[in-house]
Amino acid sequence: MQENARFSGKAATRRTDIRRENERLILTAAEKVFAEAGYGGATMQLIADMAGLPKANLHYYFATKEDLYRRVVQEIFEIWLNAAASFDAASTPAEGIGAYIEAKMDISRRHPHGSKVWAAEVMQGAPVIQDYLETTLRDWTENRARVIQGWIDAGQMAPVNPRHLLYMLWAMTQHYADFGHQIETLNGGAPLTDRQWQEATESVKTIILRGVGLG
Amino acid sequence: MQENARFSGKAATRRTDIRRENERLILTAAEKVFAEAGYGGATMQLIADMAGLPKANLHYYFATKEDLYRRVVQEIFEIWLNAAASFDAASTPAEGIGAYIEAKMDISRRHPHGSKVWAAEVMQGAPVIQDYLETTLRDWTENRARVIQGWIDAGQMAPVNPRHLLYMLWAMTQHYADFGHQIETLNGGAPLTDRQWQEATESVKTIILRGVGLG
DNA sequence: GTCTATATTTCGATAGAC
DNA sequence: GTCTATCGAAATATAGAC
Repeated sequence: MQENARFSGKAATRRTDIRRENERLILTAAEKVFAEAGYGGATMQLIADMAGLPKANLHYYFATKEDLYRRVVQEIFEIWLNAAASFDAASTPAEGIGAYIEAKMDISRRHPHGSKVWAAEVMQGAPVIQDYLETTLRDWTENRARVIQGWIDAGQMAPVNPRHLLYMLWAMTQHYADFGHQIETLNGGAPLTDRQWQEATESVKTIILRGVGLG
Repeated sequence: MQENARFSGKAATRRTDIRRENERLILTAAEKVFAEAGYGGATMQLIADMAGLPKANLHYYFATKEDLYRRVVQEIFEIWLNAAASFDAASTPAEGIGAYIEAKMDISRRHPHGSKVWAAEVMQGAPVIQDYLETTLRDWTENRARVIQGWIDAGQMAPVNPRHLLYMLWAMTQHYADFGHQIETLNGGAPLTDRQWQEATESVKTIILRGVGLG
């Protein structure tokens, strides 16, 4: 039976599906627990309970707590990298920066846990993903800084330091995820509504675009 | 001898000094360890080693790990509240917002550990300082939002949502502390120099002030 | 006030039956 | 692939001599 399964496309697919589904279940739970408790405060037991699986199963799919954590951090990083498309596809600085703000704000709303895990990882000195900072993120940043500098040189926007502009964009958009609890408290204890998220996005866009001479 | 010390002003002072000095030693070490490892990742042993004291002494001065942590969070919060003076003392919006940015950027540089501890606390849902958010911070925010709205109503600056402007100011200034490691990595692995901190502050001021119609 | 030794709990990880 | 039982390490906190 097991031998047959090895050569059965259907069984192999089912086995693969189980693995993928359980990994997804665990990763989703882990993202939430790591965000809410930090790496040190998170326990495999908590993650297992939230995923609805015995703790031992987590170790079956992810050898160690750190392996599981690394996967969670990688996922949010890739999501952010993909948001660069909004930036690159633009023909004008107003369009590019505006679309990037919208994309990043949308990610903050849809993936607040991942954003927090990344923030905590960086705040602690990026012990696990330092290599990403030095390779992928560094390249990404230099390329976009060059694009912005090109816009400035062409007289399409005010002369600002491209790197600091990028830092400001990251800071503001991710703030709505990372400090979402504080914002919610200051909002009377209620999460931002659709309307309020739109207003937040518009506020950031308005101030930044006018701030770089595109208002 | 001990009985005499109780009634000796000099001995009482010395005893108080020892307490204050040791508490300061422990709080400084704790701020750093909590920032670099998170609450869950921090250990009393690590803090004790960094403070140069036996672990048991920490429990003599601070009953529990959480008590020690709470004190660390309170300190950065008070430092930020004091930065409001820059805001309130101003007679024009450009002066007030500009001075507030400078004050907050200066705090980010001088107290990066405290800023990170606060950020981690808020990201985890403010389990320890939720009451501060609901009382002191809420009052603080409403008062400053009213001041900003007053400037807008008087036609002294562009009409922007005062709350989102405050969030943006917090996000950008604290980003230089909380994501300092990322910025350092993107800076070629070197911490920002005096000159670069000044450039960062000017970038934030320039974009924000122009962004609210004060450029 | 200081410090060593230790009690108690809890965690990450694994063994082994099913 | 799943799950119970458990090991060994490490954590908070305290007891008690000095």
